Amino acid sequence: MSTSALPYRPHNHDACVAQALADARAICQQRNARLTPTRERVLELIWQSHKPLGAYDVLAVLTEDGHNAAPPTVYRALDFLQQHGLVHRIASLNAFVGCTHAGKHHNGMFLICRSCSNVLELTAPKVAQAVSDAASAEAFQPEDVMIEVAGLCPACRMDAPHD
Amino acid sequence: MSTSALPYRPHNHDACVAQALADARAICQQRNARLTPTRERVLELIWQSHKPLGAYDVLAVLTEDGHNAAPPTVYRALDFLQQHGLVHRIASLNAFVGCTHAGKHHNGMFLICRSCSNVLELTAPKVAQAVSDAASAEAFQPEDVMIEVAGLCPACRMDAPHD
DNA sequence: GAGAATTTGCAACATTATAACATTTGCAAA
DNA sequence: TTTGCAAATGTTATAATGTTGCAAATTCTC
Repeated sequence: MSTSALPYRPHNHDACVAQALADARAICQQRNARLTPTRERVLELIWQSHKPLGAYDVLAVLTEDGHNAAPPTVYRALDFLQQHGLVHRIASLNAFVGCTHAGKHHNGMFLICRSCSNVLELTAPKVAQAVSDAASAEAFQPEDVMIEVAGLCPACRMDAPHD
Repeated sequence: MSTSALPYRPHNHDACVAQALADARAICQQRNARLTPTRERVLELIWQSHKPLGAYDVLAVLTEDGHNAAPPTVYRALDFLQQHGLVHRIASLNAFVGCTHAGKHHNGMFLICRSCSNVLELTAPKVAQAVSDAASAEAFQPEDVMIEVAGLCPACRMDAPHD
């Protein structure tokens, strides 16, 4: 159960999606959580690229599908997927990406390219430790850490005019 | 030009606000930016506590003031204040807090208490360094770093039933 | 199969944010 | 002084995002 995500390089994205869906099925089965058709479809849509997708973008596709969907349909599916660590919400974009470390309860760090919109999720132990230390120094008890870094990904850096 | 912010302890908050406004005036003068009455009033409102305030909360108070304000009035003022580093937007709350390190171009780290809503802004060099290193390792060029930590502040930790 | 719990459908609504364009204000050059 | 420009504000409308509440359907458990 592992997904190797290389959004910044060409990769076989179909395999990427297939893996994510397979992982999701396994995780849900293991937890007795029901990955219903709607939920699975939403997960698949979120995974269609490494660019975050808005709830209403998802909704639009479901509607195209012929699914008689309303906003709560989508938000409920997204809530479910988030609860089970299958997708992350990117607060700075009001949008969602597939989780590349599914199954582990972890707070990722997101590198968000402002040019191509691709997002890379990292787990950076040193960052986590430093954040934890900083919080401790203030006697603050962290529960949820969200780190979003906007900038330029390697590919877009090359394309950019100059620094 | 320094504001010592101790939101988690009792402090003379009037002085806190006065200092923030004085700093803001100085910064704007130095930059030839116009801290107009509306902008100053919005800044004052944001500073009325260390709890983030939503744009529509600000709007409501302006309306009470007798100011004939509409959403763009508030959002423009907030944009201005953000551009000059006088307030920060907390993405996870869609709300704004006064910046306790005004004048310096920095990306703060925010400790947000889920119980009392107070926010403490820190500058944690080790965190910044670790984030920068992690980004570099992916050849990513960071431009804007957002770190929001939700949890329990010292005071609310004590009040809480138990761990 | 009956009853309970979860999930979905559906309508309405709430909140947050922006677009577009007219008007006013502050300031400086002619 | 007045003319002209850029910045700031007013105004209306609308877009984008997210939620509530309840009824119907489905699935699970016994």
